[in-house]
Amino acid sequence: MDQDQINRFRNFSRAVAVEIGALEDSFLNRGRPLGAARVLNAIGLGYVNVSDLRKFLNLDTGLLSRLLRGLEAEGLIETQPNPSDLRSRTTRLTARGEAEFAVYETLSNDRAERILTKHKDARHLLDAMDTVTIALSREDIVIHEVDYASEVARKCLTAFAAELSHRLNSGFDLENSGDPDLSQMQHPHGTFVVAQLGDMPLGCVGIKGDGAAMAEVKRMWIAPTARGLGLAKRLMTTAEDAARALSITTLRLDTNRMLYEAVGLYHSMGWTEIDRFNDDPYPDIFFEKIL
Amino acid sequence: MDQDQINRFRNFSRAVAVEIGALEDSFLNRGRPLGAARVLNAIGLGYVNVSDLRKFLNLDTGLLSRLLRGLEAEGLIETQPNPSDLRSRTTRLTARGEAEFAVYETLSNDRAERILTKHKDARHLLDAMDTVTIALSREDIVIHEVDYASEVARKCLTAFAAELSHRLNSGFDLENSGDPDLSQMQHPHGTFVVAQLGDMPLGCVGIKGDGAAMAEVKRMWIAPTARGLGLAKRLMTTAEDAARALSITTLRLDTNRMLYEAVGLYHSMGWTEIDRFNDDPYPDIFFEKIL
DNA sequence: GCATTTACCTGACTAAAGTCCGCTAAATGG
DNA sequence: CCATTTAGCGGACTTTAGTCAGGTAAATGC
Repeated sequence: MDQDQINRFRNFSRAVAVEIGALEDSFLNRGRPLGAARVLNAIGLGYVNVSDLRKFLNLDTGLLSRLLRGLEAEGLIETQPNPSDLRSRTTRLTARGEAEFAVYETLSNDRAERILTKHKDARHLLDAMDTVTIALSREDIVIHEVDYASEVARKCLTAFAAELSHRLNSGFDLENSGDPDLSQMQHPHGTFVVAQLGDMPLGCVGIKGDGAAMAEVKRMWIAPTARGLGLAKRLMTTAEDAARALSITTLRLDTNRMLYEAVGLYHSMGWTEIDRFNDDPYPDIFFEKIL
Repeated sequence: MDQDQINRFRNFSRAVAVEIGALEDSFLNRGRPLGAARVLNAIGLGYVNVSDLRKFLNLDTGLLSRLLRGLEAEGLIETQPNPSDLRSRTTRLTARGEAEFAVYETLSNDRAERILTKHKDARHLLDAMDTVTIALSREDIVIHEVDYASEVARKCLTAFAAELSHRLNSGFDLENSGDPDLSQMQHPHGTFVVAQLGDMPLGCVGIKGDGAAMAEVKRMWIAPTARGLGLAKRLMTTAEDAARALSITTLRLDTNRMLYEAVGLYHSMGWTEIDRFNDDPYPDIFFEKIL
């Protein structure tokens, strides 16, 4: 592989390591060792069970136990047995603990803000950060069927509409584009599949059916920050599998040649180009696939 | 500031911290504590003076001294007094040290490659990484006059030509666009200013003069990964100052409306739009500024 | 119902990292 | 030329992080 590319990666790592080191130094200025600060922050972030903390922070039982005792002695946390399993314990921040956690949060937030506000337009930088985050966390990406009306589905659809509008140089409006009846993208007639990393929406695709053997693929979208990872293929595969499970035997879809990545994908996944089958204004190319 | 943006930044930091932690674990598998490994790597990277090492690694004199003795005992480095100042010392990797350094390099490179090769097209990811690197290292960006024929100048001009070609949807060719005589972009008649981070070219601008009071601004360019940082303004200011020092009293330039960021900048920096003053095919808007 | 597992704690220990102080020898600056 | 500064070394020390073994009490599984 190109050494120049590797060097760019490593310069990146170095720059971020410096930034992370600076944040940790600011944490140390609170007078508490990093280990204890990390535990406090993890509790503040919602890892309240001792076992969750251990897993999240990757700590030895003995070490974590001692760190917890230390935070207790400082009056920052309280622990109590878990009522549903008296062997395990849960932790809770005290008022003082909340306050101290808030200080660490402020340090982290200020650090982030310091960088972001130096940019005239932080969106470009944040997109770059998302791209990196997604690439480094690709193993944590989940692809699954969700309700069409769920929070993550709505986020996907909003982002999809915004991008179409931009790419097609027109005020594209999802609502005007034969917006499918919600019930047709839900079991038992259809489905809606999303890819997400945590609560970040990375992509989606819907299958719109009416009980017939033929159904339609709608709302295929991949976040620009998540491209190149093969997510579109995984989404489509999941959607096709779901369609088979719903006794659908033929899928078809319409799209626009401007979305050239999508067009390429359909060709590579065994779809065949067919004649126009609707009179929507936006699509200009049509595909079909026998499952 | 928008908490959602800050969260994106912090998710990014977390993802990278995990990756850095994994790399450090792989370093530890070499059986040497991280402190010693870091010193060895710093020496391999070219920090040969003990004082440079101390500054780069931010270490106490005693601690560094002991780490150096440890590496010496392992036969990985040799140290000798600096001939020009016998108080200070320089280090050198032995053959064994070079070999061990190479192993760490391989670990780092493999780690980078593992991520990059998972991308169908790593360029998008690398651009994102560059964007982040530049944003985090903005204080290290230097803006200065260089020789038009220098390595960094050539890199800038190549990137500039590639981008123009892409933005103007045409096979733009620098050589065909009234390429200025090199001597006219050098002292005493003109100059060439670049912005760079290490050896990464971030932007450039040239002043092309012939000894007259009027000179021309050419080759204004900012790397897409370096936008939003106000570099264009700093470049132009540096170039204008240099022009004044060369007894130039009027600057003019041509550009293309497609390069809307540049057009906006000229308007904001006191340039006034003037009539076409040449018949080059690419420019379609012309400016002038009295210094 | 009793052996086994699980969750957590405690104490003893080690290794790594970092701090502080005093020292030497060379360079520097009136 | 002599007091002062600078660069680095080494010893004594503390803190932090991490490991390991043994123990207790609750839950689990046949």
